[in-house]
Amino acid sequence: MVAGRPVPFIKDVPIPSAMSIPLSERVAIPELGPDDDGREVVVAGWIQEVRDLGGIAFVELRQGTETGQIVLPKGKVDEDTVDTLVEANRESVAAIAGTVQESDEAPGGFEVLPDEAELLNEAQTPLPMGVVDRVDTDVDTRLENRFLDVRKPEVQAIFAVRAAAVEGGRQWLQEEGFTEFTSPNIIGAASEGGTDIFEVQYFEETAYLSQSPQLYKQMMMATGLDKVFEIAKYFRAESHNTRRHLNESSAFDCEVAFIDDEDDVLWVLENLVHAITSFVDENCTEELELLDHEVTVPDTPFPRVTYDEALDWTADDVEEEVAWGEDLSTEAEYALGDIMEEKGHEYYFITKYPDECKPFYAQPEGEELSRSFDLGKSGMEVTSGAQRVHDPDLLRQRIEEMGADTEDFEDYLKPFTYGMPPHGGFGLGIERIVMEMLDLHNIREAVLFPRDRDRLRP
RNA sequence: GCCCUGGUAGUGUAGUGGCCGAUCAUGCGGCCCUGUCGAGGCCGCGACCCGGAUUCAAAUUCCGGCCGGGGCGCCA
Repeated sequence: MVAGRPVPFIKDVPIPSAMSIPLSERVAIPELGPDDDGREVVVAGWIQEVRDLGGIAFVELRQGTETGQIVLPKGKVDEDTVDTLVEANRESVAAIAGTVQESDEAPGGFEVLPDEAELLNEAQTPLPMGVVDRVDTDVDTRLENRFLDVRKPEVQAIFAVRAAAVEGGRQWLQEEGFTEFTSPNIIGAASEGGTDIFEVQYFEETAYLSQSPQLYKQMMMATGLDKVFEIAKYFRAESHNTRRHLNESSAFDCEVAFIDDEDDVLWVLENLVHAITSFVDENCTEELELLDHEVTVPDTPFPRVTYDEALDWTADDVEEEVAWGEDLSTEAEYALGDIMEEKGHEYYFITKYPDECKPFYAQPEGEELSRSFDLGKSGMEVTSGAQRVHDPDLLRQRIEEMGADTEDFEDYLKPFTYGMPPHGGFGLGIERIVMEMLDLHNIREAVLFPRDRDRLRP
C-alpha cells in the first residue's frame, strides 16, 4: 500500500465484524414493557451493576437515563453467557440478544432472559469515579472524568435542559423574525475595552479571541438585517475564581434596529426569557423530575427597577454602600435579588445606569445616565444590554474620552458613517440562566467542559 | 489583580505533635447464597500532593512549589 493513500472502498466486501449480535436491531429499554412478553430483542448498553445471588444473577443494563434488568438463572442460561455478564467490570458495554419476560418481581414489570451476550468494550478497573456509587464526587473529579459523570441521569438532565433552553430561545427569536448569524471569534484588534482578552498567534500577527460579538452585531444593524442574533462564545481572560464565572462562556447575543429607546430591547429580552423558561418547563418534565426542581415561568413584563431605586432600596442591607456612579456591588446585587424575591419577582430589570459605569457604545441619556440595563435573576446578573450610540461623532468622542485611539476602531466606525439606524441589544448568558433555572451551585455544572482559571482540559 | 481556604486508599471522608504499622463509608478481590432492585453475610486489598525546615518525635507546625475550592474586584 502506498503511504498516505486512503484504502479504497471495495464494494460487496463487508467490513469484518466481531459482532454476532446485530446492534442495528437494538431496542430502547424505555420502549419495552410487560406487554412485550415473549418478544425476541437485542438490548445493549452499560453494565451498571451486577447482583450475583448464587443460583441466579441480575444485571442492571443502562441505556441513557434508563435501566433494564437482565435475568440470569444459572443452569437455564448458557454458562458462557452468564460468565460474560457476571464477570464484566461495571460500566463495560455489552450487547444481549434474548427474550422479554413479564415478571412481577422485576423493576418495570419485565426482564430480559438472554440467549447470547457479548462484551463490546470492557471497562478497566478501578473506575476514576463511580457512576452509581453511594458516595458523592467532587465537582473537580467529575469534570476530570466528564464522560463518566454524564452517564449519571441527573447530569444528563442538566444538558438536556440546556439544549432545550437554547432550542426554545432560538425558536422564539426565529418566529420574531431574527436572523441568526455568526461572527468571528478570532479578531484583529482588542477593540471593545474593559475586560482582558486572550492573545493568539495568527500567522505573523497577534490576534485576539473575541470577548463578545458586540461590534459585529452592531455592524449588522447597518445592513437591513434589522434583527439579528448569535449563539455566541465569549472569551475573557479575567483570572477570577468564583462559582459564577467562566473564561469561555456562551450567550444569546441579540441586536435590534429602529428602536425608540432601550425599552424596545427590554421587550425582546423579557419575552425571550419567557420563551426559554416555558419551553424548558413544557419539554423537560422528566429531566426536571430527575433534578427534583421546578422551573418558574415568569410573567411579562418584568419589573423595571432604576439604578437609583436599586441603590436606595438596598442601602440599609449592605455593609459597604455603593457610591453613585459605581456599578452595583455583588452584595448589593444579592440584596436586590432578595428584595425582588419578596415582591414575588425572580426576574427584574435594573435600568438607567450611570453613564460612567457603562461602555462607550452605550447611549447616554441626559447628563449622567445611560440607556443601559441589566437583567437580574435572584441576585445574579444574567444579561446586560443597552441602546447603543449610533451617531458617529458622539461615538468618536466617547472612544477618545475612554483614552483609546479612534484609529483602532475604524473598521467598527465605518458603518456608522454610511447610514446607521438607532439600535440596541443585549447578551444573555446561557450558563448563567441554566444555572439559575436549575439552581446549580457552580456554573461549571452548566457547561460540559468548562474553561476556568486553572482548567484547560479535558 | 487582591484576600480566604483546602490537598489522607479508585471515590468521599475522620484524624490539629507521640494513643496512627491512620477512621468510616463506598469501591475492588475472594468465598457463601435461586428473586435481587442502596441485596445480604464472611474474609481480604488499598492512602497521608511534592521538596525543604523545626522537633527526641510530623498526616498534624513552618517555608517554597504544584493542584483544588471560594470571596472581592470585574463581568454573562
